[in-house]
Amino acid sequence: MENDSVSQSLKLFIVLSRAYKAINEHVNKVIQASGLNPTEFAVLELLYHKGDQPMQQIGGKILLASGSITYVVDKLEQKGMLVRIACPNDRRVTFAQITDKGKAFIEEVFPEHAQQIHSLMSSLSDSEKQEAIDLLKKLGLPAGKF
Amino acid sequence: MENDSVSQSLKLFIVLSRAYKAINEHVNKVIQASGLNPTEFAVLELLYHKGDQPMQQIGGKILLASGSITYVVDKLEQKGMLVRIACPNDRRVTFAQITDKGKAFIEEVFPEHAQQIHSLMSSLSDSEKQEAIDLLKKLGLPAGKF
DNA sequence: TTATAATATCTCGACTTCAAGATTATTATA
DNA sequence: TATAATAATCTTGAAGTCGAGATATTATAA
Repeated sequence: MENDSVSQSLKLFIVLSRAYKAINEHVNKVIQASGLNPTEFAVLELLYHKGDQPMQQIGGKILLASGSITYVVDKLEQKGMLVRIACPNDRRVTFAQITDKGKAFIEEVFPEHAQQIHSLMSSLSDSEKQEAIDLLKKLGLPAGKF
Repeated sequence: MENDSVSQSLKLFIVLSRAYKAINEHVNKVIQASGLNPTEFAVLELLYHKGDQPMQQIGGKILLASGSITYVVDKLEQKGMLVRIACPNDRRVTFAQITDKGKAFIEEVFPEHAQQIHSLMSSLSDSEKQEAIDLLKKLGLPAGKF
């Protein structure tokens, strides 16, 4: 029946929200204990793993409004974790580039971060994780394009 | 290998975050178009579906600090969606109670809300949704208890 | 070429949230 | 009973986020 199908979708929405929030809450605590807030950490990790990024792109990847990017990048710059680099080709564009201090920070904190996530996920077996990954990809990819 | 297992957990964390954020972004837009913000909507829906609640309990269920509850309940009271009721047995406690206007609001907006979630989830079949529900429960319940 | 549109970043003001502490009420203990 | 501990709500100040608009640059079209 159509009605049951809708309430099943609602139920999935609820368990998805709960699982995300429960895990994220713990993850954020560890991040904040390191001295950065979750957004700052996300930006710095992006620069570490993907290299220099125009401010614009940071917003797209971390899902942050343009006004907020300026703010977060300011903070990280004040902390010496990144520097702004003017783009030589297009003077509208500014790149954010991680510093040595920023790299050292990520290299110190990231393994613990990864390990914590791993233990928060230990209630699923490897094959269950793979199933969950496949299902969530199938769920999230189309939703991102609406 | 242990290392692959950790990176699989990281991958699950990423797809979980993406799926949640992608869906939530759309859901929040519809809610905000109705004139409430997501937190206000969550509180009002709680009162509609679960009856009168002490302020304290609202915080526990919606995951909100006590200072924020006061603020949100103020807003909803100003909008005529709920009223504060003093508890006759324990004068420390204040109940929040949804008004007729609040009920009418939820009855108008909720079906559209549910339908939107349903269509955001249409990339999964009913049986895949059930698998996802089971896996996310197994993942989220223990994480909530850490 | 010049005018117009699109793009990137930043500024500013408003809103929401939290954390810490204050206030008031209740319960437990001496 | 008096005192202390606990509990629920509210107040305040700080931080983070967004949206709208400002500014500067680049791309496009007449």
